[in-house]
Amino acid sequence: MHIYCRDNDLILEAVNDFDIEDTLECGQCFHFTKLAPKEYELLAYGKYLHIRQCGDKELSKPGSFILYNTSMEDYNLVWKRYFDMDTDYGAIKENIINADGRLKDVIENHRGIRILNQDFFETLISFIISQNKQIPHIKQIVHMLSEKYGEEIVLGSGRKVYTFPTVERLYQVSDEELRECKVGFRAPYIRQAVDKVYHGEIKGETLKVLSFQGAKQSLMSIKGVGEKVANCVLLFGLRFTEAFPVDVWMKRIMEELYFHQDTKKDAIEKFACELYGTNAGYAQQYLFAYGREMGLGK
DNA sequence: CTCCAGGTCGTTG
DNA sequence: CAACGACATGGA
Repeated sequence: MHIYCRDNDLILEAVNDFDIEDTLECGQCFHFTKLAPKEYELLAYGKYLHIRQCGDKELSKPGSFILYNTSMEDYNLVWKRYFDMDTDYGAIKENIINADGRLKDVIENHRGIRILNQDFFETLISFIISQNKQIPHIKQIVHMLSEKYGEEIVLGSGRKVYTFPTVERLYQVSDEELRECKVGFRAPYIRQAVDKVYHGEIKGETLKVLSFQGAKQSLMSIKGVGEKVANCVLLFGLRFTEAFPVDVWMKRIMEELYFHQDTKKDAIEKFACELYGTNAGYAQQYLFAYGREMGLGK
């Protein structure tokens, strides 16, 4: 990979295994907007980023990217880790294909998927919201919460964007106010999660050094956090790559690919964890892309 | 108008 | 412990 500044922008060239669209649109994060094909704006860790992927239509070629108005410092401080630039996806893919050769084509077609390193608190709240909602709705609610309770960032154009609220700010927000953001019956769930994080009963740094099961158990002590949401937070917010969240999509996909009959979610999760091991989370992302490609959305 | 969405909870067999 | 309806909200 090659990296340099041009005017106020940062240029990344010859980046392997990274496609901004595949990565953002695979359901792991919600605080972004598509501006054009392969061009997005997103907010994370209190920062705004406008990123465009250039040229290289051929998926087999490494991509190049413009990070508009971004300093090398911000890249090293935030985006490098956010986009998981230090992980060798080649080795992971090889390992998954070894577990099941049928995934080779899917992985080839979506070789640009990466698992982001997202903020723990934002991930927790976002996936509590996600239950029984469609992705566009989830995004809408995350944006609404940010506009109301996040930090304002004024862009060069004068337009204002908003970061995801801090736990300190959300702690001040009432049940009623949350419902104004259309979270519905999830309001008390969110409030309990905020409460536990605010008081230090649940802490990302602490969960990260626990065992997978220990961290999951801790997360599931929050009312409104079940098996699936916990797995999403473990995978996307705490980087337990052995987590394999099973939702309605994954259920359909795994039944189609492996079971050929109605199968319980926990049986699917167990099967996937045994098959893919510590790369189960990565496999889940490729499988999700596969499901979308196959139109398995019922 | 009905049905269902990246689920989870509380209540019944 | 497996099954089932409720839960807010909005779009198909």
